[in-house]
Amino acid sequence: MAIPSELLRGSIEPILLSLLNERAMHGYEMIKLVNARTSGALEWKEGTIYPWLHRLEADGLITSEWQAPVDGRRRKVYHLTRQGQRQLAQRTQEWRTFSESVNLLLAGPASA
Amino acid sequence: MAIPSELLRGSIEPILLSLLNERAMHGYEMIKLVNARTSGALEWKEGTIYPWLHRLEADGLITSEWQAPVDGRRRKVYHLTRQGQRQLAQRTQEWRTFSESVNLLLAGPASA
DNA sequence: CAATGATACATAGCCACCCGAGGTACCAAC
DNA sequence: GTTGGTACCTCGGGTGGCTATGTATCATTG
Repeated sequence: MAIPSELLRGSIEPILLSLLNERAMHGYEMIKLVNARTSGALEWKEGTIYPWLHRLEADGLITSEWQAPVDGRRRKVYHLTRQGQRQLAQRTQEWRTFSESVNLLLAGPASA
Repeated sequence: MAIPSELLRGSIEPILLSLLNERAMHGYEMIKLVNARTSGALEWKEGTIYPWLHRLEADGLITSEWQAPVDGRRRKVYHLTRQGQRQLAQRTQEWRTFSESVNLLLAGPASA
């Protein structure tokens, strides 16, 4: 099932931060990882993620460094900053509040 | 806590359809109801919802009729169509798939 | 060895859409 | 008579996801 792109908005940032909270990664790796872990439900596009990574770096939430080319492939590896960790906590909480609200509304008046 | 507006995207349509699946309502009523049920977590704006209702009506998912004015207040009451019910089922399933995917990713590799 | 496809980065432009601001109209309260 | 609630509506700006395109390297396949 394809998820409407509108739903993706707002979820990208916390997911990116969460992945980098696990360990340092490069962009393409995150795209493939999200795709794999969700069995293709979330199909991230390069044109979406790379600008996001640049934005997060500009905001000081992540840092990057070019890795020495492996097999002729250059990779930019991203790390989560302390500020990024704080942001992750906040975004995660926002996501919980949001998703619980939507679940409540979709469940109907019985739960309200 | 204010939910970033980006998160709202994609959730509005299933919520509108779900509310109208409960019972017929008018637009302003839905705005206040969502606000109340989520304790203000989802703060719907008129500039967002009215265009959505017009879109859904144009797509045949809902119908509308002007109610006889009560206390000088005119209300446009919306009903869910059969097509709207089908759309609601699909959008709800999409939401579940999406939210479970995000939860999985935010939980980290232990669940993957 | 040419073409395809995966890896890995990047950006420009299109288009969808949320929201602030503004507008109309009626009523109650102070 | 001004404020604030109800109840509808629309325009314009800004944000941002996605398609398309580009560069470069490597493995695979015909």
